[in-house]
Amino acid sequence: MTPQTDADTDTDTDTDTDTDTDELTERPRIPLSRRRVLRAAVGLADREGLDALTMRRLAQEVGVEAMSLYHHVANKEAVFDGVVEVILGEIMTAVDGIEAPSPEEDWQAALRTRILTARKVFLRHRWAPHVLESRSTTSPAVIAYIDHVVGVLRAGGFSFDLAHRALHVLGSRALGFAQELFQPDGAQSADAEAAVMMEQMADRFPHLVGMLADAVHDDPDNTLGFCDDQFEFEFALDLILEGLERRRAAGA
Amino acid sequence: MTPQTDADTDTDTDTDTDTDTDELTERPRIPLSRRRVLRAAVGLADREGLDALTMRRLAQEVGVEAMSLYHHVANKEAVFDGVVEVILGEIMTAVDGIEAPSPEEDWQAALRTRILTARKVFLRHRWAPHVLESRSTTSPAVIAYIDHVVGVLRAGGFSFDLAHRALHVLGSRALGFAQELFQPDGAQSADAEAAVMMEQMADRFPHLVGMLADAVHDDPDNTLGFCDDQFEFEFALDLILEGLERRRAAGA
DNA sequence: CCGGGGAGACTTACCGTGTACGGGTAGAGT
DNA sequence: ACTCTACCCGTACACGGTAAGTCTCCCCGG
Repeated sequence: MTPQTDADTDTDTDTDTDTDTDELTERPRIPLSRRRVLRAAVGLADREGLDALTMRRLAQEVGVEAMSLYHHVANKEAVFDGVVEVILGEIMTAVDGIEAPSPEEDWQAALRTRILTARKVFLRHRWAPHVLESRSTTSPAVIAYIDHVVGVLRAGGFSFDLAHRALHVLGSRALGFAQELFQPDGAQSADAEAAVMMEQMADRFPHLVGMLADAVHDDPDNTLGFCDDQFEFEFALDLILEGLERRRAAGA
Repeated sequence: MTPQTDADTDTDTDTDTDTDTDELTERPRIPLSRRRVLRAAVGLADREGLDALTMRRLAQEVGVEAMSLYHHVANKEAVFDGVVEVILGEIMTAVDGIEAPSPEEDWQAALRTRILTARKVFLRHRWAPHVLESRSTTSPAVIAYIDHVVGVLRAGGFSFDLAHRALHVLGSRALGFAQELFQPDGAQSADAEAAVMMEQMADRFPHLVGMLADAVHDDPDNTLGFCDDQFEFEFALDLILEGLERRRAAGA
């Protein structure tokens, strides 16, 4: 597939520091750059979810017909790729904006801070992890970020080999998110219903029900949405960082 | 709703591979059950990728018109749900089929064996992780498997709280896979090209290029497909298990 | 033995999606 | 002013999921 309709002129050359994208009044002819399209895509996904991100809808968002978008992006895949770029850009600026301990003296704290900062960006764009994982993701933006992480590890005394391994252990957490299996439970909140269901499931899933009951005991409010919150994320992250540090100290 | 064909109990072991390309001869009305549909879906995805799994294509696969499928599955989402069921079923039977150390005496070995067994199933169905993560995934099959894992942890002496936490740390690894960022590189294999590219990227991504060079040094063949192989998976898994054990021993 | 019921398959059709194609239009350069 | 060209629009198509209605057997009660 992919008929590769690459007829579009390559005049774009991204990394343009868009000076001013003013949204003027009904004045005709605002050039509608690639950047504006991608930014609109992010906004649309934020506001109405990833499914709403369709070419026609996106065009309407920037006040244009669908086909006009194709002068700025090759196809929808390219939109997703561009969106990833935008998100990664957000992460990069966020990470640059903080001051963290220098990796040389405390790589764990340095990496931890960076990852948690990146995570904040994803919390603003809940759909982004899905998009990111759907990409083959050898996009330059991702590469750059990963390079950054490897840099921190190296500064902390990691061999290349162990750094590589560390990336795998961190998985998507290296980027600041972890795709959780139970994420979007949401609805279940009626206490009575939950109790009934628990009773029904008790024989089929005894361990889970026990665990759930225990969790409820600790945190009466958050019945099923008790997953993937900040605490869990940090617990996992710390466990991993600690394990890596042990390997590092043992290794070279 | 809930067309549940819970009567699972089907040992897979199909070796079906019926190449029913085009049987024009009149057939004696094979009933076309939901199970047949789902199995065909899995086979189709295995053979031609997840994108090929469309209702019309699937119908053609079982020798039927698209709309006829709707007598056995509610809609396409239900197909995906059912496919997840099938895969999880495969995992369950695979896990039941092995004998592992009892969790009471060595929970790490027990869990490790189970997870690696589950992983083998996913290696047969590369698309399955994507589907699994795309689901809201409160499907009974997944629940049952997770319950199983929690059971192992509990038998190993985990508190409910720590078991819950362990699930988060394991993430999708608990199910036997980890969505890796670089997964489907594939194409890049021309050595010369790779070298050129590395040179180009050397200034932009110094750490990554260094790491890559190091990895190539160790394993001259596998230039970029050096990710997410068995070794990496086990390294990460062991690191996590070790960290969990430490927490457990410290806790209760 | 027959005729009706009904489950399961087929046909048709609708709408929404991504996108190929060709024609229009504004603004700049000569 | 007139072309040139970058940009944009409208139309159209193929393909996706699926709602509704129709057909075709097989089974079963009379």
